[in-house]
Amino acid sequence: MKEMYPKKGRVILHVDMNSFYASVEMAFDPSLKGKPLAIAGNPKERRGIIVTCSYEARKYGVKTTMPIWEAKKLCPQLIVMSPNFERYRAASHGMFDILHEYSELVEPVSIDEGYVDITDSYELGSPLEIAERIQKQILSQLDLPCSIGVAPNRFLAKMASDMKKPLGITVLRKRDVEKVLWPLPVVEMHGVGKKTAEKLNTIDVFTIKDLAMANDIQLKALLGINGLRLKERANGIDDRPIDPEAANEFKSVGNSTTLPSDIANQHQLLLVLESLAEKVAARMKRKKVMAASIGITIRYKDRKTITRSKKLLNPVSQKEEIYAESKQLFLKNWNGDSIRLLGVTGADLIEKEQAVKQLDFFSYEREAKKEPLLETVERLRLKYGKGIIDRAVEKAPIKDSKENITSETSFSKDFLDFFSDE
DNA sequence: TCTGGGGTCCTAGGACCC
DNA sequence: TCTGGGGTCCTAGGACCC
Repeated sequence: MKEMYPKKGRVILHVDMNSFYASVEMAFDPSLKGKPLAIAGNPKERRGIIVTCSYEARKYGVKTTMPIWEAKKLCPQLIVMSPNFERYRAASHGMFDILHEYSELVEPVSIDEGYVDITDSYELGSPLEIAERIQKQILSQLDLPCSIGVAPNRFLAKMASDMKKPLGITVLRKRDVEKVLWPLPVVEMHGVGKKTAEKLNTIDVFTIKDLAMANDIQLKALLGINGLRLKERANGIDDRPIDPEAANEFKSVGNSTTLPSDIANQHQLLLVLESLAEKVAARMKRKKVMAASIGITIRYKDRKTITRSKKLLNPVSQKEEIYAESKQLFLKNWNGDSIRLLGVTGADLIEKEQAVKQLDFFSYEREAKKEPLLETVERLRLKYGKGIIDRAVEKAPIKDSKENITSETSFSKDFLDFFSDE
């Protein structure tokens, strides 16, 4: 349902974890603290890039998306690790758990950031006090730093959380917009990237103030409906509600991979496609959805990228079906050139409506390993980190001591989902 | 020795229908 | 006797974000 009236007098927080993957690794292994650390996709293979890096690494000029070899050149002592997504998902869950203690209206945006509507949480303190408590709690319980923006809407909260890092809290009221936001280059705005900024420059819009005062007709001609929306934001206006359901309604599941070298051999390419289809099928299965359309991505060695997709008569979920559709699309559209990247995506997802019995996380883990309960707890602590598992144990229906955990002990579906992907 | 992998939303053109 | 106008669905690509 669309909001019929703009909400008034809201208080929105945007919580943004600081260099999240690197911080999680440091919380997990404190000997990494204070060192230049980078998390990179396939650090062993060529073409690996920096996904996140610690503030110590940033001092040397190391940045996100930089190729590893370049980062090493800037900072030879850089520690490069591969990502541990399970660990990050567990930490992320711990973080959102804490946010839920302050309001039911929590909307995750990604693994490391989310919005909280604390309009009705006034009995917990002033907005600034709540932000401070959240930041302290995330730091003390999870050993993770975050920055928080406090504002009357999403856009301003997002812009605010970006202003002080790490461990910052920034209040951005509507009356601050002229002084704080307007002088910034328009490309600094959330939602305005390089291309849009270049387009805006052609109509003499260079700062956020220029955008706020730009001509509606010109904006609409240049950027369509999005131009008018951006202008509203530049004026500090944003009525989008915080929607706790938004994150559950994912719309596609895809896997892609950059090949170790550019390949033009059909047999090899089909093997890659098959393994991608298998991964997509596995993830769809865990998320209990079927796909009513299948798409592929081909990136050639000159980086030219095409996508091809097809709507199906019947939704699919088996890896054989997904592979068969992908293969058809591939053979029909591949021009024979060397390929750098292949991807398979399932979209138009449909819920598989079998009410699946809620798995008990611990007994599931125990069954897999056939071990005594306390060993399971110890093992999970090592795997995910002590803080995360102890929080989970604390939240279990049977409380007080870990001796009381039984095979009946269960956790929320969300919690399980975080651990069950991949 | 160059640029990963996971997504979302929007637009534009063609097919098709009334 | 020469071509209206509105609407939806599908596909491909672009822009953006983390």
